[in-house]
Amino acid sequence: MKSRFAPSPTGYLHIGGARTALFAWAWAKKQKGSFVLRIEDTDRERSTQASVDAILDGMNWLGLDHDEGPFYQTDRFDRYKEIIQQLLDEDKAYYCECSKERLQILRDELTEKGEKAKYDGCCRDKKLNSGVVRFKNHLEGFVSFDDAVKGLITIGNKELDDLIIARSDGTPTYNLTVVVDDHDMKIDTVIRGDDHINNTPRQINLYEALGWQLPEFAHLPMILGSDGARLSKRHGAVSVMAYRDEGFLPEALLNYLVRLGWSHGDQEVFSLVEIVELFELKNINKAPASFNQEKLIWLNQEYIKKASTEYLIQQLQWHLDYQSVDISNGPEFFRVIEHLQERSKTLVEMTNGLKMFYQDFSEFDEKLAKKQFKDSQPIELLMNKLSALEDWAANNIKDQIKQVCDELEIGFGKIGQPFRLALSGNGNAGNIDIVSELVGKKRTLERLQMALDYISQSCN
RNA sequence: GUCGCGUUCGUCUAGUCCGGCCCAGGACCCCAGGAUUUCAUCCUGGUAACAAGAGUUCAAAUCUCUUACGCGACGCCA
Repeated sequence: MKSRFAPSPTGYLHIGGARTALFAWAWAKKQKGSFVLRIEDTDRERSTQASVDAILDGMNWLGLDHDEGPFYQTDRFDRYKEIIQQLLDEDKAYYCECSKERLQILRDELTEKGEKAKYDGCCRDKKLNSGVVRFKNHLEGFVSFDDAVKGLITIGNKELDDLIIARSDGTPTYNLTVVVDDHDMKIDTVIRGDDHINNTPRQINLYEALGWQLPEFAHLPMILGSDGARLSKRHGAVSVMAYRDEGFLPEALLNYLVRLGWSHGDQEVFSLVEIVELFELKNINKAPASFNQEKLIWLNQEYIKKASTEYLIQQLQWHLDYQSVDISNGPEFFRVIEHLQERSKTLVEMTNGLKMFYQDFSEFDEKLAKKQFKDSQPIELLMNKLSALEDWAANNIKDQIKQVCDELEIGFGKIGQPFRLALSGNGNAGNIDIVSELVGKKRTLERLQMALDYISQSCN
């Protein structure tokens, strides 16, 4: 068994493409088959090396490894030429010299008449020998195929026209190259977006004209944006790598994507191993699905909570580099990660949360500071006690805070909140005693002093 | 416009093949309580859907038909 992912390199790997790749990958892995990566770059105008690299990067980040390829269609032009010539020789294709202008006028006329815009077969029997090459489609009859997700689909040949299989410069077009490649590469399961359903009957006719055996088709419904329109840039990030940048774990994205259009009962969380084990084409939904970032965030958080600190540290590296955070001057990194793990939805959030342990800051959040930094007495007392503390450990720090509460007869909030703000600068911190321990004695005292300075300044 | 595909809570979905166990279950979000040293986490509870109509049947989310709406395709793009 063999499946493939065949993107055209005209941009980055987007969410929809990634899901198609994931499904094709999962199905191949489940069958212990082979997963082929093929770059469909026959459009020389729009294909770029940068896009090829971006797609490879995306696949790599997601961990969707291919067993064969990547193959490039531009490397196979001789083979396509051979097939085109064969079709020409067998009178199954013909040259057409109709100008683009004539074609456009034809389309406009037909559309105006309320008919389907299709080529009228003008050059069909002219026996020309230059121009584009068109495939001779059947004029009558129907094409039927049993789609693995959509079921039986039937389209009349009357709806199809004589499609162009070679441009006037001799280069082959999509419908020809997919058929030749899928056949030559022995792809037996074609998994792709359902925007290709309309192409399928044409391709089937091509398969038959060449006397080749048909693969099984599985057409995946589209992914829509929150407004029900096809997912596009205006819905926010659509590039897979943008999700890495925003702090998502690849397995969380994969898990989210696999549940978009596929399900296994009520199960929501799937490890990669489970995806491969449980995946079934027949459980794919026929209806399109809307992308919902909230649920992705939830899943991401679940994965962060369950991840090992080693893994998080590894995944965090990119974000540390990106934000130029130096973790050499501060507490042991894994302890900070453990502390942040329970309270971070994304790696970006985590990166922001860990800065307070390694970087000094010069200003407090203004709103919070106004609210929390009013009374200097508790802070001064705490500072005195803490500076005398020799064993800088969370438990001991906690005791000192308690003593401050007892001595001044105040509640925990009166000192806890200002302390939290002093330590973090923005109020975002977990258990105050642990945070303080991790921040370290020197920095803790410096920050408390900063808080006192703030109070004395705002009093004047 | 023509053809194709689709339609269960706001969103992702279970159930649809083989009609009764579904006055429709789970998850995200949201809301209300509880626990907690902010946040986060955790626990308990709640709101909320079978697109509409007709038919078949003792019985329909499930079968049939019609309508509506949405999406896709209609390139010398893939």
